[in-house]
Amino acid sequence: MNNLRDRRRRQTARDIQQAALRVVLRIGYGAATTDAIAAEAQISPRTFFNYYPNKQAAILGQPPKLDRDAGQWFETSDQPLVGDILRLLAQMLGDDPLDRTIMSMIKQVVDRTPELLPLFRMSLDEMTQALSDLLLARLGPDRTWEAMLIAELSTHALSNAVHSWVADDRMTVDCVLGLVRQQLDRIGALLVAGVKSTERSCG
Amino acid sequence: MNNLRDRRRRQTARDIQQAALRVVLRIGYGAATTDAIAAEAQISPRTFFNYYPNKQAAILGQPPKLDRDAGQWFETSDQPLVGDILRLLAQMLGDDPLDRTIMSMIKQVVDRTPELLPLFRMSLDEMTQALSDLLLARLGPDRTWEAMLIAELSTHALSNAVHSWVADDRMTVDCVLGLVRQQLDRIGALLVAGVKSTERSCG
DNA sequence: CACATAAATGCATACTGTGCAATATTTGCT
DNA sequence: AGCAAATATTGCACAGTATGCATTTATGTG
Repeated sequence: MNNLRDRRRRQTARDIQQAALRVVLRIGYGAATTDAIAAEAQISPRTFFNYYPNKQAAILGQPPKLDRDAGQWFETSDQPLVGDILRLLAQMLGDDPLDRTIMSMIKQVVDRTPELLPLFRMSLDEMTQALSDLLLARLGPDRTWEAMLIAELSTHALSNAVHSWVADDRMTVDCVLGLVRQQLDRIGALLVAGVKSTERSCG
Repeated sequence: MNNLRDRRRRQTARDIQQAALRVVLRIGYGAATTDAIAAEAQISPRTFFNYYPNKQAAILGQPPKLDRDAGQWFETSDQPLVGDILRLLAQMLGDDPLDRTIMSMIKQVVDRTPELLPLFRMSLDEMTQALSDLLLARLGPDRTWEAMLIAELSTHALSNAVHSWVADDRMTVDCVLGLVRQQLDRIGALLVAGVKSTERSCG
């Protein structure tokens, strides 16, 4: 079976990530060389690059993945959109629960090293893309931009909510999703305030 | 006056950017070394890094800047939010008009090199941050997340609209803003569809 | 013109990331 | 257990990225 090897591989990936986080928190991102991280993880410098393409990837590890196939129901649902998005996110977080310790360390690193913030944002991109694809299938091809924007919005709202979750031990996953809903609802309210209708002039 | 020197400096920065875009479009992003770009721009390899901190920055040049000070009116306006955001963006595009040729080349590069797409996204971040600050001042400190999300949404919608503008010579800046409004309005409509009210459970 | 300032350059150097080949380890199978 | 195939780890060489520092060159000012 591949299973055993795969488990070891994932464990090593996690080990390297934690080593990277430890070293970076100890001496700072700039000073943390890949060699130092490899030493901390007790692997050869070369092996480091067998697991992660670069230092940043090692810090982030692999972000949770939204399974496109497991979201077939989403495309044809006639329930309210926001509720369905929340169900998708719940599904994803259930499949691949976040590790509060790791997330907390990542947050510390990003806080100390603001130039890494965009990187952290980027790590959401795979999820954003998957969600965007599902939304596109649901909304239709003439709503490509809207699908992308709502996907962005949803993943960023999730990111915000996860930030709160990291900072508060008592918070449950349900609360995270509640926060996401709250944000999306408020955004909707802000956007429609005072709007009559959209007239298109060109394009 | 510094003014003359400054103009030369900005011109050199533009020259280097165009050289970078030419080289990258000719031989691809991966194969385009900083040395080759410096040669194309007829400067020494070392000088390249006096102008841009890295290759990516040279390709993007400096993205348009949203002047926080010029947006004081925004914070206290009682007009509809979306309309005010559009006025801000119009102001910004008026101050610092985009170059269609450059944008078109950037688009070609990003199309050929998908791994650069996040980079392009990042280049919007400064604008997003400025807009987010203005929104925060307007919405109040208890709407921090909403301010960030609406800022994201607006700049991404702008990015989408600019994509269309690049592809269509006849499109004017007004049309770009019209597209932004259209997207924001539609997002609002999608988000509020079927929503009764937000009940908060925790946090 | 001569001086002060800023820009451009050359050189040395640390670090990143990749390809390749050699070695070691694990796995499936008998 | 023992063998062969697959997979993982490692060392080495090397191209490229980026920075610091000292030096040279160009430019604007009086």
